[in-house]
Amino acid sequence: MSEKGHRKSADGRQKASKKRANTREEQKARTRQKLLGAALSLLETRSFGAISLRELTREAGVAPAAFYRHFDDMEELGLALIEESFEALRGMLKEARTELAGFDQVIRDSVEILIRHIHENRLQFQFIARERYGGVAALRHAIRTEIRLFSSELALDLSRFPVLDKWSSEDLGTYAGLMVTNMVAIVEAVLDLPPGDSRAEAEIKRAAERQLLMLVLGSAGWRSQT
Amino acid sequence: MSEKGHRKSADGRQKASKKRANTREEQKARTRQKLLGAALSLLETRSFGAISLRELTREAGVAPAAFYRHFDDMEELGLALIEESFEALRGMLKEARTELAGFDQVIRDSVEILIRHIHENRLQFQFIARERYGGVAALRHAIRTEIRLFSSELALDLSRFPVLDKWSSEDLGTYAGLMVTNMVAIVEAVLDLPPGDSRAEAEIKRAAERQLLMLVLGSAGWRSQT
DNA sequence: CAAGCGGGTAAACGGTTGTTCACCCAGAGT
DNA sequence: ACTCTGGGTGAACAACCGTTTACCCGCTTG
Repeated sequence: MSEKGHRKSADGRQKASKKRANTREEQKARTRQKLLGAALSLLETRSFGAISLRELTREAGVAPAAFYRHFDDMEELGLALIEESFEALRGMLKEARTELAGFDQVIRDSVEILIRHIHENRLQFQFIARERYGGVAALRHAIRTEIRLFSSELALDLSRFPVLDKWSSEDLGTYAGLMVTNMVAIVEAVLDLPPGDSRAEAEIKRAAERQLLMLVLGSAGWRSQT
Repeated sequence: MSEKGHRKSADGRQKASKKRANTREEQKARTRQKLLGAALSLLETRSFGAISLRELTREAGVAPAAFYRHFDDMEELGLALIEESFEALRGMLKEARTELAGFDQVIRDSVEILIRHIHENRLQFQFIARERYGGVAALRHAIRTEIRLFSSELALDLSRFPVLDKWSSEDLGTYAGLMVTNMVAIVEAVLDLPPGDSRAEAEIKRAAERQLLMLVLGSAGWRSQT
């Protein structure tokens, strides 16, 4: 309907009924996204290894055979999902990169940002948490290397703080590992909550801040005692 | 085991071919254990939600229908497995309950004991780690409450240490939570290793000791600043 | 404007799944 | 010695699985 073809004059946008912009690759990208989205929403209740291909395509509203136009394999889709999810996570790290304020302010802000991002990307976080030690080996490994990357980025950030800037890089790595471990634990605690319960969430937030503060205070007492 | 009932003459043991002691309930317990064992070994590669009942009975060497003589449901078997696994874990906590030595000695011993127990009960630990945030809700919840229990037991133990004995119980709880979180992280790191790699394991051990030490030093700087 | 390529479909395949059924037979109870 | 009981079996069920096939049709390209 409406215009189409090679126009020359201004514009050219033809936003038909529901699915606009029917160039070939756009259409393909759209159903690919439908598949990934369907996977994410199924992962809310099952783990990845327990999802069947047919169930997935049913949820996505496509024929089972269509799947093979996009992925060879469920595993391949899983890897794509990991990539996509960590993309969102990187956005968070960028925002959290902070100017050097006081310790407790930094902690408060970090926890705030973390929790907000969890809510905005709940399904992705849940997927990663669930598959981190889940049954599909390839996904486990992919996630592990992503987290390692994350951790070393954090170590770099930490090195700009006073006190910490004099630590050995091994100590910094150990410390960053601690922080990440406990951040992950916070994520998991938030995900466990029924999504509406802001009462319990405030409690987790408080506990998280206290825990991170304990960690920071620990750093003050640490003098590289090899 | 061995003797039973009101004996009269010496002995009476008839240990036929492979499966001895054929009282009714012993036999039942034995195949029940076969089912649980089969589940554990399948869980090495899949997550619980991805295991099929038939696959399980095949592994156990029983007919599919036999399953229903023991459990209504796969979920029920999963819960039994959790109970059994945490039983083993409690044994560890008992052993780890320590006399008050120096901090670093306590840490070294604890890590030692933890790692040994992981090796002795690898499958159980793996199962719990995998299902802690896995897809089956009932198992997740059961594991969570067990870990909470574990954590509060630890808090009680901690309260006997100097310095810590003056902390508020909330602070102790927070601290115990930290310890448990990081212990769990250690478990997961060890489980990730290829089982033979003692080189990498020593490294993890070292990192674990350093991390726990950081935590302890943090406690020194903590003065309940509500 | 014709040709054709590619993302989509429905149908069919053999294999596996969970669950039920009638049946068997060794240990328990009298 | 008798029957009863209950853990175990194999066969059968419909439902679902992953994958392949032949086909359709609209965007893309010449």
